[in-house]
Amino acid sequence: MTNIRDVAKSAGVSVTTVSRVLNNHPYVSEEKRKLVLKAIEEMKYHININAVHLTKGVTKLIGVVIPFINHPYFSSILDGIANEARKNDYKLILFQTDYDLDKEIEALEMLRMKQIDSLIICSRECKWSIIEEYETYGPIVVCEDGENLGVKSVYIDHYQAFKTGLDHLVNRGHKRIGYCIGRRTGKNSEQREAAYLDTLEKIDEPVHEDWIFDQAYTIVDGEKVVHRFMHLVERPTALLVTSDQVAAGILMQCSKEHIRIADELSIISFDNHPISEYLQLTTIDLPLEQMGKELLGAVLKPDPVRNRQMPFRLIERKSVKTL
Amino acid sequence: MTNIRDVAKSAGVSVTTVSRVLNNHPYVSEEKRKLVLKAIEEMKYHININAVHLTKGVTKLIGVVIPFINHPYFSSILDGIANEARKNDYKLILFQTDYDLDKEIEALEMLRMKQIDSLIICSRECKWSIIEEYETYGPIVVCEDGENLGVKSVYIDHYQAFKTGLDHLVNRGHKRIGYCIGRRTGKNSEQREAAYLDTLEKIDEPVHEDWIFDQAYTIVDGEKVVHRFMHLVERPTALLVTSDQVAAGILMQCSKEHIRIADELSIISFDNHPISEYLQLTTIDLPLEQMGKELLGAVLKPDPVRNRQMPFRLIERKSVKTL
DNA sequence: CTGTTAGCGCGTTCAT
DNA sequence: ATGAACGCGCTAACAG
Repeated sequence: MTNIRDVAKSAGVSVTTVSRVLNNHPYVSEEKRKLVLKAIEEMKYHININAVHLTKGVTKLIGVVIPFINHPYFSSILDGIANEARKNDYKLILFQTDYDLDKEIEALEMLRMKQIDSLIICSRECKWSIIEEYETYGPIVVCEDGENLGVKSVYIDHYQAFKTGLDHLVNRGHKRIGYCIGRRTGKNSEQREAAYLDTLEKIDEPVHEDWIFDQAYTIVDGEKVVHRFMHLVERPTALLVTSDQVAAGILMQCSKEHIRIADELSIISFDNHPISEYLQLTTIDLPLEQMGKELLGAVLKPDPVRNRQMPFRLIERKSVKTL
Repeated sequence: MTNIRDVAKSAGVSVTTVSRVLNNHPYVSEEKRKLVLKAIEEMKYHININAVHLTKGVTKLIGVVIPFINHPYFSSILDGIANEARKNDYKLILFQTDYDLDKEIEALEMLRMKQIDSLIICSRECKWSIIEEYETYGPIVVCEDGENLGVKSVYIDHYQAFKTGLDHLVNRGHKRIGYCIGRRTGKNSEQREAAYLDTLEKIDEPVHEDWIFDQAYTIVDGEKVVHRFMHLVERPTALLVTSDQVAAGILMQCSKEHIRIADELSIISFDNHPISEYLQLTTIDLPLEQMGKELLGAVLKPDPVRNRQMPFRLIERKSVKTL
């Protein structure tokens, strides 16, 4: 493999000069620059970026910890991150965790070993204290309320977002409300459950454990939800659904089962992806791509703002009936 | 930053010995090993992986060139790649191209600069000759028929897959057949178009340019397809749809417009994702995850097989009517 | 403007 | 079983 020294020799200059033209430094005479360029061309020289990484202690690589990539919620965030990364000339290295703690630690370790300059954690499994510890090795930003701990965060207040949906339903006269969610565990899920329980308490309604439908990730999962819904002795009049996709599945299955959306079952979904407009779903818009963009921004800039909350807003369409 | 030399000093051994325990080499006395481990612990030493990369000339990183990540076709492949990568202790670095040639070249350059050990190209834009040229820098495998050129490939024969769908339709008495596709350009699309044209010619049917619906990527795009379909003076009796998602969208919109699937419009989709079973779509199963797995395998093993074709199969369900 | 030289942190002969 | 010394390819003082 031909290296910078070979080029220098062949061009009759020093390695420094070669390095300078390689990095577009000033203070190189046009004459020598041409000489070097010619040598590079002739010898088919190409820089070894690992040596650069070692020398500079930086890789221009950012790690992204993400549970899945084939879920619209996360792939939207990832899209936002990826686009912004490209703009800033960073590349992404993926740590798909399936919510596995070990995979997350692995990513943290890569930060420590300087394979990546910084780390974006889209879904946290490990303790805050662990993250704080690793922060000495490079910037870390978590997509979850940092709660004014040391860790930087860019996040959506899922408690308030959920509450907004709940309140909308309550204001429309609904009292019998259930919800669909991916998993019951994890910070975001807990926040949503808290909002749910708080609201029920406020309107003095009992909790129906069987009105909480979990394992709802995809459009196909909507089918199961509707099946379970139909077998209920007591049915809710409204459902909060944490993804437009699942809501779409519910709509489709309801149509098959002749359950009239809004009339018999009101739906508020989340994300405001194109499909929700198509289906005229009342939904809560979550600025996912934007959040991805800001996650990357946060990891890059030595911004003093540690906890950045993203806005959300309810978009009224036609899936909620006023009782 | 504490390095291997510091540890060696502190443990009272040579750097070589430290390196040995780091890499689990034999020929280190248990006594010294303990000493080293203790020093590592105390000094909070951690290896700098970039130095390892430089020395070894290898990074355990594989690049993946992919146009989008939020499209089921590609995210399925990516999933397959990612799972297999994890098993083999490789990490992935993503090059999302949006079909942009420059981004693809960028990935190729990373191979040349040894930032990645090998490269998987899920969708090729650049010339075969360019890829062959870069192959000197590391293994490359393309997810497209390599046509016995120098480049390794793992792919689906989209001509035959499309033909299989077409023949099924023809055998069921259909003659007026159209199709939906993401884009008209690109190798895969050209193959499908060729299969389409060949079939029409065989059954002596004219080509209706307006029976070819492009820009169909997502479930929402199904709406536009149906709109265009409805405004047709002459309508096809069947549609081949290159993704289950788009087919799902078509089904939904047809339901709204009271167009009866199968009876008025037969559909064959591709991929066999869960939604196709849910909707009872006749579809052509494409082993996407498996292909991802084999793409990674191909890039790792010095396998002599250069062109590996993946199988596919038609799954009959209820979206095709026999005329 | 240009070159010399000392690292960056680690792996690896090759003696011992 | 162990260590000295060199090399990986490049950058960045520093000197000129």
